[in-house]
Amino acid sequence: MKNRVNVYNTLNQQKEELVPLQDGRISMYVCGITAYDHAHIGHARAAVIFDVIYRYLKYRGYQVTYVRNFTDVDDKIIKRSNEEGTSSAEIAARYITSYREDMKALGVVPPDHEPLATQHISDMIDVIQALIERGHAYIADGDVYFEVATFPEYGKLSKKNIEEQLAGARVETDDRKKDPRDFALWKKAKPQEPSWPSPWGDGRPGWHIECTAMSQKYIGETIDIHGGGRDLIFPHHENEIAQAEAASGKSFVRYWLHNGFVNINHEKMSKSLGNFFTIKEILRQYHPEVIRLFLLSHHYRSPVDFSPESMQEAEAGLERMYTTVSEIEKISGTKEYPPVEESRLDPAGQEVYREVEALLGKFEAAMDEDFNTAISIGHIFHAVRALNKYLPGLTSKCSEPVCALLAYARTVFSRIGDMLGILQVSPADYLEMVRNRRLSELDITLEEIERLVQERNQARRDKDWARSDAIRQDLLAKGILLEDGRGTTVWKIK
RNA sequence: GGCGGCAUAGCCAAGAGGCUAAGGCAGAGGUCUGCAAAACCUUUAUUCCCCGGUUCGAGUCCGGGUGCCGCCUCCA
Repeated sequence: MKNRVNVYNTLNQQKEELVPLQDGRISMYVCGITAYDHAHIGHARAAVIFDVIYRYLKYRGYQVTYVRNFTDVDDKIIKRSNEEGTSSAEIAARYITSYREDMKALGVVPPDHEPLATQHISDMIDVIQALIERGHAYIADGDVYFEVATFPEYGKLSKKNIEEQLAGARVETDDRKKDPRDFALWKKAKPQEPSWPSPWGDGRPGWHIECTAMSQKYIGETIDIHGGGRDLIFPHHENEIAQAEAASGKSFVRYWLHNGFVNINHEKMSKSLGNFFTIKEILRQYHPEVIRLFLLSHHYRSPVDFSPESMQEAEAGLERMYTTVSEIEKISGTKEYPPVEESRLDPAGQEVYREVEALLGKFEAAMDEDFNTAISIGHIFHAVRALNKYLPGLTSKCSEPVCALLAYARTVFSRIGDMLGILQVSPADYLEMVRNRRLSELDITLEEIERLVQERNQARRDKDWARSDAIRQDLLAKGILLEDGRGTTVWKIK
């Protein structure tokens, strides 16, 4: 294999070489959603980031097993089901469906396994049983708690010492717990709540145990990559480590990866602040690839600010890429060509060839450094510029070596696009889609535009510049921008 | 209060000891154009929040300060 892949590991707070447990195979477990409401742009960020990591690792030749769970039993789901007078299973099913719709729309490829907590109750019971047997958990009136004091390494991920752990848990009132830090593995059934039989009586699992049980089932006792949002570091992932390592006696996760938040005005999105955007809302306004490009234009660990301005920036960037690919296709079509023969190209062509040839390597180098998609996108723009410089000098029908070069450029763009999940549709379709969407917001029809453009072209042939400019002004006032070029006039929505 | 993170051009954003500090948007000048637009070319941070220190050499490491954010309760 080529260069090594380095990842930032939250556990050691530094970048490390990614060395999987088994050569050539990587296991990934990413915490999914709690299905009690529609997913928001923050969920989209986590999904898209790990989607790209998944795609990239596969591209690098690893055999990847990717698991992303659904939490379908939980306080919030129960609360919602009681409010609506329906079952928590129905609430969960509804929002799992919603999430899957969103993921499909965003082009997030399905993980290899998407387990549901409620379908793994017996696996969780087994883990809890093992923890009790090993003296790491205790039963208290139908509840089962993990005894944090029996796991001295508790706090190693979130870097909390024992005083802080206690300070944080201070608000805890209910106490069948031996120690305020102890957390529930199993919760005794209450009326109006879903429950399952267990050796300790009817009840339901605590939140953290599902990831431990399901990751063990689908991956094994040690996972290579465990991911999720920063907010899961404590307590969720800290507790997962405690449960899993106490139960198995083995190291649970080799590399912990955590993505940053999506902010609104530099503040974390939250329902209480009302600064909350669902994926569905945003999809009504922007093409899914615009959302992906926006998210991937920032390093995954940094916070990103969601704003109309930054979305428009992403939209402009994507359009720039598609426009270039479109121009390439106008000249070379979409056929395959034999490999580029550099010696048959003129110096300008050779320069473009070297640029395109370097692109994939630079892309990989960026991705190898903790999946730096932001820098990889910078490299794409670099190549776009090289192509934009080269293309206008070509005639509309390319010679064979030039066609081969353009086809090669298409291949490289599409390969990179496949990893980032952008440039997945034909450029003509994309540009038309954008145009139609914007057109529907304007007070003018396609026919009207075409008619005025024809009329103006006649005026231009007659050198009636006054008339020509008047029509252009007129259309501009209605939001239509005309561009004369290549013997034809094209129009765009401003 | 404790812990963690961030601070780079008008804006967004890479950069984890050493070639001229990526890239995008916006701005300025130019090429092209009947004039425009688009595209392209040139240009826009002698300097990376401030003060010290380590080093032959520091946005990059260390100490202190300032500001912003997050976690400590459910959270991607």
